Amino acid sequence: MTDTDDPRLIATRTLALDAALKILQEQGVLAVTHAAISERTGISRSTLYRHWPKLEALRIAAFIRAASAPAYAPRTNGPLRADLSWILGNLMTALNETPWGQVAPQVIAAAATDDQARSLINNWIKDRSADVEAVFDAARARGELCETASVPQMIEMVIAVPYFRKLVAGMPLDHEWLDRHVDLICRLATKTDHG
Amino acid sequence: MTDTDDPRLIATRTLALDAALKILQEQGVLAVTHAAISERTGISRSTLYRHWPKLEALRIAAFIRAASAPAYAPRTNGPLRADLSWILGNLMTALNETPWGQVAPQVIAAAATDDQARSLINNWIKDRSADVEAVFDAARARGELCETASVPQMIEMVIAVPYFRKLVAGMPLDHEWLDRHVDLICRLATKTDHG
DNA sequence: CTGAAATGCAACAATATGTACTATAAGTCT
DNA sequence: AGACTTATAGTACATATTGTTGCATTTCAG
Repeated sequence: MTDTDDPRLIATRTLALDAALKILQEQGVLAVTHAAISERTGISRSTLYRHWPKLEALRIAAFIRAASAPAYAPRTNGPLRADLSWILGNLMTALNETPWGQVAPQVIAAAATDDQARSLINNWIKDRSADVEAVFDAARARGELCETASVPQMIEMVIAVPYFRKLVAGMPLDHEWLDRHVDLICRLATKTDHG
Repeated sequence: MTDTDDPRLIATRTLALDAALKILQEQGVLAVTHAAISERTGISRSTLYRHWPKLEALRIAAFIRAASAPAYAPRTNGPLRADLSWILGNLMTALNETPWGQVAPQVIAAAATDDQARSLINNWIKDRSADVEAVFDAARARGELCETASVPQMIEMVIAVPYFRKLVAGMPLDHEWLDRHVDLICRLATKTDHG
């Protein structure tokens, strides 16, 4: 039920969205236009309009392209500290070094008025949350978790803090920060530790 | 050194920015234009251009208008739990019920390419952080804080979680959430509590 | 090889953004 | 109150952005 797989279509869309992604990172969403992509790629403006008849559609396509990060499997072998370090390291890398780190704030802003943008964000959060939940579930199964710890609350904290620090406050996410954050979560979640 | 205080200037600017703020909340930053405000207020387009010669300037002015929240003094009489409830209640109200809650994501997105937007965000964070810091400092002076607790880390957590929950995830900030969040922070920060 | 489909190009239309000029209304100052 | 100054409304105009259309050319699939 997919459309044709004419190589011309594929080539055009790939080239165009690659360029759109670069523009998105370098100059922001407002700079993503048919004309700008045409100039950068050599694809004619009318062809781009045939693929994405409206500017909104083009920008959403660029957002989707930016959101397609490589999936990584969470490790859950334990102990909790190691699993958390691994998953937070991946999150850190995603925010620091993939297009999503630059683009997410723009998608979030767009989400206020655009359903597709909203669902991109929701999916991103759902995926990250599921990974972190797997880590905590495994820790609970191993008996590492203290009973009073609320897993949804932990998940929120694991994800919200790096997000805020990097994308809102514009502060660095480095290994020193990561270690401190993992320490904090472990202190909250495990039974053995209490300073 | 202020310009004139001609009541016409004041009236125009007030009317225009009030309208801009409403448009910003209802339709997003892209809908904030001289034409839209003119239509809504009856102020002529040329007058609006005299006040804000560029579209960017108009939108930043709308952002600033949205960011001007009433200041509230943090209470620091203790105990920590009560002070945190108070300050987080205020933050919750700000995010739930003032324009800033709708507008902040757009300012954050704009901050990537606009210095004035960036500094609005930085000031917002600085002000909130200072309030929360005052609370923790007072708690430490009263001897309520455990020694291992890092105040900057606490501050980050106090602010980042509600921000993320409301503005990114689009989930509600209610009293039930507030109580759980305050519990968590207290568990981390104080010496007496451990499961 | 041939028909179907995608592309490139150019012209055009509509809207958004910004400027210039003039007449009128409203404020200020004595 | 009267004279001077300043802000506003209205119009026309200039330019860039956004989107459409028709046609010749190129590329693909059978």
